[in-house]
Amino acid sequence: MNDKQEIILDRFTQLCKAHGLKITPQRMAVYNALKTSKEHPSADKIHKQLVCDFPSISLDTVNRTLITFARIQIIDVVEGQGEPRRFDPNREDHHHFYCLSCNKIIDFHDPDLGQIQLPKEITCTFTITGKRLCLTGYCDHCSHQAPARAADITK
Amino acid sequence: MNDKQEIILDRFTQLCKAHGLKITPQRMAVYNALKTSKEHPSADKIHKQLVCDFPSISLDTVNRTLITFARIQIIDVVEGQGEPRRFDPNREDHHHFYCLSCNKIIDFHDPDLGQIQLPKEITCTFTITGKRLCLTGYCDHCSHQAPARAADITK
DNA sequence: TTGACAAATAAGTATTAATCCTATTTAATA
DNA sequence: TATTAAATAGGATTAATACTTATTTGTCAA
Repeated sequence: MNDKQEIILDRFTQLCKAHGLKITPQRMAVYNALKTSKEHPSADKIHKQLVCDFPSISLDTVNRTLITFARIQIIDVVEGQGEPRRFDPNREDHHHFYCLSCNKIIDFHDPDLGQIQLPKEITCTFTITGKRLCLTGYCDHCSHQAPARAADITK
Repeated sequence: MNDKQEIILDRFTQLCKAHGLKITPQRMAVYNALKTSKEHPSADKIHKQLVCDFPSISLDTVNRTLITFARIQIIDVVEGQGEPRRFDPNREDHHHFYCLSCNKIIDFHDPDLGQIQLPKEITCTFTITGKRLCLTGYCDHCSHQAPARAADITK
């Protein structure tokens, strides 16, 4: 384990204690798997990945754990289009591009977008906890394959 | 039926023909139910609503029809957090606020947000078909009820 | 107007995601 | 090391979505 990972796990331990959560091997494994992921995996995907090293871990535990992590706000749930729920390890301010063909989600950053002023009738009426620009379309790979095809949301 | 509805249905007919879709009573009913909805209903909700006047209509047909409409881009699928897929009758440029407690989705408009400049590395690489600001938080009603509670994504 | 044909539907079935239930195990604390 | 509440595994359940097939129905051309 390198220094960076150690710091991440230290922080994880702190956060769990702060929220009265026990540090279990399952939770460590789920947290580590998501945090080192470069994607936006579903509970099932994380489970499939973990089962090799941790044969007894159940899907329910993985799913429950991810939801718990989202509740204490150390990870996020990704906005989707009705497909299985997916999770985001990255809690920094960022935005999402969704490929409607291959379902990939690509993060992007933009300093200008952080400065967006919201309408007063929104900020005064509601409590805002998250703000994200969501783009849909076709990634470079898929727009070459099917330039004129409309979104097939079932794929 | 008033003039406005007639115009809407005329346009619906045109769009179906343009995409080689047959005009069926079921499609008319689904389209009308969604377009007159002030919410962002799921397939199940639309089906429950229609079944009173149209007892034989099946949930599968409602769901399939809504997905077809989204494919030809006369309605939209709403970005959600892993709950059942929901649909949006409103294809005008607008943005969404999600209440994490009561699950309500509230539309809002903002002329400034339409002017958002996207980073070049995004617009050059991908084909963008949709752009939306997604806010999460607690609506006026729910933030009064539970001001300090973190998101419970299972509710 | 009618007949032919492709498309759409209903209803039942299958699949998948998500959650619940309960006996057992385990981390935390004294 | 013993106690206790929390967490887990694994099976069962529920709910959403998609598939399959026989039947019905719009559409279009004759």
